This record gives sequence, structure tokens and C-alpha cells, in this order.
Amino acid sequence: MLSLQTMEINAKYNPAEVEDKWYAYWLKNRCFHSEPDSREPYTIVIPPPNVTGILHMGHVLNNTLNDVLIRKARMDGKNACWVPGTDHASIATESKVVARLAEKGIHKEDLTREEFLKYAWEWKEEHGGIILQQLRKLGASCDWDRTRFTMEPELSDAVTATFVYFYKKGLIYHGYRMVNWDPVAHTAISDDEVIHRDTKSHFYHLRYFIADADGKPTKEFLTIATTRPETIMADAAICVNPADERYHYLRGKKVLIPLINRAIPVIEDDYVEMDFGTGCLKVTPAHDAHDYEIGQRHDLPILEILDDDGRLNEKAQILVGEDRFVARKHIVKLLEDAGNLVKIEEYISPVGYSERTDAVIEPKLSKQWFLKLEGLAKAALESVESGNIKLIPEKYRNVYRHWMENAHDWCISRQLWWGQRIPAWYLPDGSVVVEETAEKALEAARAIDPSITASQLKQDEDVLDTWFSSWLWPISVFDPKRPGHPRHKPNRDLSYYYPTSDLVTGPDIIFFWVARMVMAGDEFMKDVPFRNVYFTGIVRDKLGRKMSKTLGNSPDPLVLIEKYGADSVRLGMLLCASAGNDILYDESQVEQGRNFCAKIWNAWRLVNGWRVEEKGRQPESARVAVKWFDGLLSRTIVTVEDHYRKFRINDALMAIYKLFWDDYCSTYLELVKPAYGEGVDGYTFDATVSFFDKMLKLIHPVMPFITEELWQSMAERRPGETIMYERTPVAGPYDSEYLAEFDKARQIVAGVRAVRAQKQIAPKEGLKLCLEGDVQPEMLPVIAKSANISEFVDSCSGASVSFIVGTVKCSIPLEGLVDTSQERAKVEAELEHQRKFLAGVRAKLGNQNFVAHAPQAVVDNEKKKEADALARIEALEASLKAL
RNA sequence: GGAAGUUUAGCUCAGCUGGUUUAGAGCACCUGCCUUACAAGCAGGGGGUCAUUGGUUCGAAUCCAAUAAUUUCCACCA
Repeated sequence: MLSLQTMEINAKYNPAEVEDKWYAYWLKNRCFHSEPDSREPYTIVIPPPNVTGILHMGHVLNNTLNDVLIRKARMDGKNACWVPGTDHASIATESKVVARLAEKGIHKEDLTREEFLKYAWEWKEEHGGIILQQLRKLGASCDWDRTRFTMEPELSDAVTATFVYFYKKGLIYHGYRMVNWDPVAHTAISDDEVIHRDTKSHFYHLRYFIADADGKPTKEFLTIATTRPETIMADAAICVNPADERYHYLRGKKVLIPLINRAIPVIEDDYVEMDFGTGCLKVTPAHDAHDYEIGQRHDLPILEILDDDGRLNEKAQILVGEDRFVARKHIVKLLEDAGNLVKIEEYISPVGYSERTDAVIEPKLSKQWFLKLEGLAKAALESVESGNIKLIPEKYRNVYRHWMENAHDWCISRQLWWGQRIPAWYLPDGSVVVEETAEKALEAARAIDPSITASQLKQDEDVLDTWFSSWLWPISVFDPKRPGHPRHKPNRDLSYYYPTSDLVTGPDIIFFWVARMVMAGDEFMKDVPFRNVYFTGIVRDKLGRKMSKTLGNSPDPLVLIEKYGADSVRLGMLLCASAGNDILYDESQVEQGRNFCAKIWNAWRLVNGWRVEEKGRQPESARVAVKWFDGLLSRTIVTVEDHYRKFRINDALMAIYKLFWDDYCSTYLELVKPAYGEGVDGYTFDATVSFFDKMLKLIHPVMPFITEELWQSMAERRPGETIMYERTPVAGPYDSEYLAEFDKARQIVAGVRAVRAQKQIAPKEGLKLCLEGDVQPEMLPVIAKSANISEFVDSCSGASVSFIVGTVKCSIPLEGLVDTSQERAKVEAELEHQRKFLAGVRAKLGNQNFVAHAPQAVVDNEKKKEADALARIEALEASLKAL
């Protein structure tokens, strides 16, 4: 048993001082570090934040959950390993670097690739990893020795090898395709990085005059409707539906593009909807994905009039150099002046925006690298369908399935410099070799043409999509040699830690990351990358708005931590974090966390301050309290474990919270608390301290700092000892009936207190109490102490106030304080209610169908209800008579 | 346009396999207390036609259907 400490503790808990102290202690003692051993592993890889990112509330939620899981596993005796790291985030980082350089007057276009990368690495060294420092403030127990970065040499090699592997397998190809072009970031992006938003725009109806045989305009015209008048110069045809009789007369005719008077044919294709717009579609193969398809079918020329910035080029002939949106305004005016504008309609249509830069996506034809996903997706779908991976909450299975069944080829090349460069080398004749290194590429090239020299080989200028490295994360953090090299035997770490246990992440990256990790796991490990995926919600403000910089509704977590302490922030975040639901964050939740810290702190101050009389007699009320709380603690542990198993972290937390606050502090401590000036007996004290110790261990995964601080102060600890490696308390046997009896006693106490409040009787004033009905004698001392009962009397003939708990009639004789008529009215109202209740129960029991169909236990329960109601009615009638 | 989810107290949510006396919790609210751990607290209290309608059933917050509201995901109708 823990020895008595006489150490003075501060009246107030000071998180700032305590948190830094213990985090340093944990680091010094390498408490977070894990090495493979004979224990069962429990592994989490962090969803790597952007290397130049700053901690926001979403990170707080995610990493708190991760930390709770990892600390819980550690205390459950598993070998817990949480691998931290950062993501190079190619677009996001590159655009930050570009912006930063622009501030200094340096433009990316003026730099060589090497010069730019030098700046980028400098920036990374300077700002990279700030977020990892911030995670330490939150208390994250990551194994920092294992910190990884997706662009460190070893991990980049893994990415390169993966590319080569899939290329040689025939799953990666290079081809001209219509891709999503981001004119701000100057790169292609994948379909998943495009966000479609309904956007207010206009529908312009334009008049195209029909050309005569010489290509001169006639008086006849047709009208097309478009949202993009600035692209008419790139039109290759006008298309109508072959079934549309209105336009049959146009067969074989040509029309003239307004303003530039270039003649284009009228063609027919089923794609055109007859009843949409005017039924005439302008076909612009270079600047619209559909039009490109139509163009392919009809062998139309492709004329690109937009440059990489989204500005019109000289091929447009007019408005050259203008931005596409500026040009749109101008061309409308020109069309109007030329008499080609029929009308403008208000129109709302979905427009694609870049996830990163928010620029309007421009469909653009370009040569890119793609990965075929069909086969990979099929296998990855199976992992979830079969239950090898569980998604929590389950509703995400549908989302996941839908994406997997419709997965398009993945555009993996990006026209950026910050990232893993594509390991493809071009020979002077245009043929390509794909190898892991320049040396191997040269070798391969020489197999084609022995005269090739190294300087003649040109490496592809593009880099790979960031997610093409993140999808290897659960493998490459342990053994970077494995991805792309199926014959490489997994090293000790990978064999031990893979598959990881749980993944906690936001649903917004289910396709970007989660799905693709499953594919990579399947391909390179023939096993899932994790067992469970817990999807958090999005953190919103209390009005339900997404947190954003522009709204200014996103608090800085570090400021919160400084103000309230990390434990409070963690608790505040978890209180409202049921899986899959959005989190409505409000600072009052963090205040609640702080209040809980104070409660724990003060409870220990109380117990710590008791004078212990080792040989003192244990009062009966204390004996009962200890027996009760011991049972309740066991029952709660069972509940909490069940919640954890189901990833119901906030329910687990609430169960512990209430156990500590309502049961331990408000009820238990009040019962065992020695009278003023007296000491506490040794047995009660030991039990009280032991309960406290167990509850600290239950709370520790959620609130690591205050629990360590108090646990350390409870007894002399060995150097390096920590609550982190204590074992989760185990539930012992408990007697549910005893707990129920105690609850009944608590309700009687509450009843007495209510009478006191109502009659304004001070708690100090002892009362008499008459209990009629089934109350265990053991509970009397508990009731006496908690409700300040000076005497239990057998009968209560005079004026009294009464209430009923279950079937126990409780009466407090209160000569002179009872308002008879008021009391009578109260009893009558209750009587009325009970009679109605009885009538309801009897109606049920009188129903032959019910008695015949319902299970016996349910019928018996109804009979018990009937009997109880009768007993209460009898008691109430007696009270009424006495009044 | 397609799909999925949600709807229970002022707010945020539990309520799992339909049955447990009057549907729960946290926060907020009201009343009374500075009672010798804690006013960041203690004690007590009020508050819900379980979105609507219909169905299944002896019995529905719970299962089914429709409707409404709302959220999210997917989707290239110019």
C-alpha cells in the first residue's frame, strides 16, 4: 500500500510548469521509444502534417485521439509505437516558397531547378518541423527517434522504386490526356484535388452566321449557348443532335466564328441534348473535356488558345495576353457591338476549383503520367468488404466502395520542382527508359542505342504527386527498401510493427490517402496497412461554421494550451468528439477541462491532508462506502473498456469523468471524510488512496500531465518511473445488487436534502427519519452521515413531510413546519399519478395478447410494477390519513 | 442529377438485440449556500408529443415506408 505523504501541494494547479517538466522527463527517460520485442505491438503512424504547417484545431483533435489510443495501449501492456513525421506537401509547400521568394523580388521563372530547390530546402529547414514541436506541447507521446519526412532520401528512393515497379508492371503509362490544370500553381492535378462548387455565372446566347460557299456570311444564323464566350476562337465545330430535325437543314454547312470569322463545320453527335440550351453546342476540343471527346470522334483539329497562366495566346487572334476572366468580359462587349450577342441568362453551374490554390481549374490537354487503378482498387475494396479493415463509423464503407468501384486512372505527375522527380529519361530519339537511378537509366538506354552518353539523356522535368509518397507511409517509415522491391525481405521493424493497428484521420482524405494506403499495402505487403480506421469529424465553431483563417474563428491551440493547459484542451476536445460527427468547438469545453483538473487536484489535496490513525476504528459508513466504491470502480472499468473497444472515446471519458466527480468526490469522499479535527482510520485511508491511484491511471491517456504530477507526488518513485508504464486497472468482481441498494440510499439522501432545501433547514441541523419499506440496515449509517439524520424512528404519527423512493416511504417529522394543506395537495397529486400508472399497467396485464406473446420476464416485470404501484398507493393513502 | 447520413431538452449528443415503474448525459438555465479540498465549487430544481404521417407488433424513440428539413460525398450537360 502507498505510504502516507506529508508533502505540501500547491493550492492551485499550475499546468504550464507541470507540463514542461514531465514532458522533459518522459523524453529524458525515453518513455516514448519502442523497439521490437516479445510483447504484442500496437502501432500508429501519424497522418503526416505538412512540413511547413502550423498546428490547428483539427490537428489537436486528431493527435489527441491518437495519443489517447497509444497511451491506453501502452498501459495495457502492449509495445506501443507511434511514428511521427511530416509530409513534403509538394503543391502547398512549393506555392509557399514561391510566394516567399516573390516577397523578396525573386521569381521562380528566373531560377534554375537547383537554385529553387536550394531555397525550398532552406525554407524547410527553417520552418519544417515546427508543427512537431507543437505536438510536444500537446503531450503527444510519439517515438521521436523514428521521425520521418516523406522527402528524406530513403523515403524518396522508395517512391522512385515504386514508380519503376509499377511502370515495369505496365500500370504506369505516359500519355496525352485532358487533365485538370491549375493555372496558379502551374501544374496538373488529380481529379480528387478538384472541388466542384455551384457558381453563379452567365449563359451567353451567341449568334453564329452561316457561311456561303465562299465562306462569306449569309443572313442566316444559328444560336448557341455557352458559359465560356472567351473560348470561341478555339471552336472547331458546332454540334447538334442527329435526331434534331430543327437543324437538319444545316447538314454539310459551315458557320463562322463571330469576331474572327473562321469557318467551322456543323457536325452531329448524340452527346448533344436537344432540349438543353438551344440544342447547338460549340465544340472546343482544347478547352473542354467533353468537347475533346467529341473532337476525337469527329477528327476535329485542336487549337489551344490559353497559355499555362490561363491567358489568351496569339492563336486567339484577339484579346491576346488577357486573363481568361478579363477576356470574358471584354469579348461579351465585342460580341454585343458586333451584333452577335442574343441574350445573357443568369446561370448557376458547377465549376471546378483547385483544392490547393482555389483557382478555377482549366481543362487542358497535356502529356502526363498516369497509374491505372482498376486492379489495385478491386483488391483494396475487398480488404474493407471482407472486414479485414474496419471503418468507424461504418457509413464510410459506402463512400469507400463507391470510390473504389469508380476509380479513374490517377494522374501522378506534377509540373513542380518540390517533390520526387519522375525517374524517366528520354533518349534523343524520344524513346524513354524508366529506372531507379541515372546510372541504370544510362545502362538501359545503351541497350537501345550503345552510343548514348549520359549527357544525351534528359530526365523528365516533372515530380510526383505528394500522395504517391504518402501512400507508402505505413511501410516506408519502417523499411523504405520494401516498396517497389517485392523481393526485399522486410526488416525487423517492418515485420514487427506492420500492419499498424489503428489509423485516426479525417474523412476528407479517405480517397487521397486511406484508400491508396490500402492499395500500396496490398501490393507490397500482401496485407492491410491497418486494422481500424477511425474517422474524426471536422472541427467547427459553435455556430457550426468551418474554422477558417478568413473568418477568424479558429483559435490558436498553443494560446489555449498556455491559458488552460494541454490536459484541459485535450479533454475539451474529446468531450464532444463522437466518431464521424463534426465537432462543435467552444472554449467553454476547455474551461470544463480546466475545472476537471482543478477537481482532481483538490480531491488529492483533501486526501493528502488527512491525519491517519493506523489503528483507528473504521466507521460503519466508511466501511460501506469503501465496499460500494470498490464495486462501482470495477463496474465502470468494464464499461470503459467496452467503450474503448468500440472506439467510443468520449463515452469512455464521460464514464470516468462522472465516476471521479459525482461518485468519488461528491459521494465517496463526503462519506469517508473524517469529522473536523479527527483522523481517518488506516484501512479507509489506504482504500481511498488506492481508488485515487486507479482513477489516475484511468484518466492518464486523456490527461497525461496532471495524472503524472499527482501520481509522482503520491509516493516515493524510483528514478525514471512513470505512470505511463503503469498497468490499466483491472475490474474485480462486483455485486450489482449492492450497488443498486446503495443507489437507493443515495436517492433517499437526495430526498431528504430536497426537503431541507424546500423547508430551508440548514444542513447542520439533524433530522429524524422514518423509513417504511425495504432498506438494507447497512445503508442506514450512509444515509445518516450524508443526510445528517440524528435518529431513525419507527413510526411517524405527527405532522411530517414524506416522499417515496422505489417502494420505500420516507417521512421526516417536522412539527410546526408542515403546511398540511400544501402537503396534502402534493400527496394527492402523487396519488393521482400513481393510480393512472397502475391503470396503465393493469390494462397491459389485462390484454390477453400481451400475456400470451410477451416473454415471461416482461410479464413478470409488469406484475412487479403493479405490486409496487399498489404499495406506493397504500403508503400515500396512509400519509393522507395522517395529515 | 445520383448516393449516404442526420432529425431525441435551449445547445451538443447517448439511447446497442423493440419491453426496466415518469426517455438519459454533459453544458447552459433557475433557486439556495463563501459548509474547515474545490464559488473553476456545493446542494436542490425546471425543461422533451423522441421531425411529420402511416404501417408492422401484445408492445415502437428503437423496425418498415412515405413526406419534410438538413449535412456530406460523388457527378464533365454546354
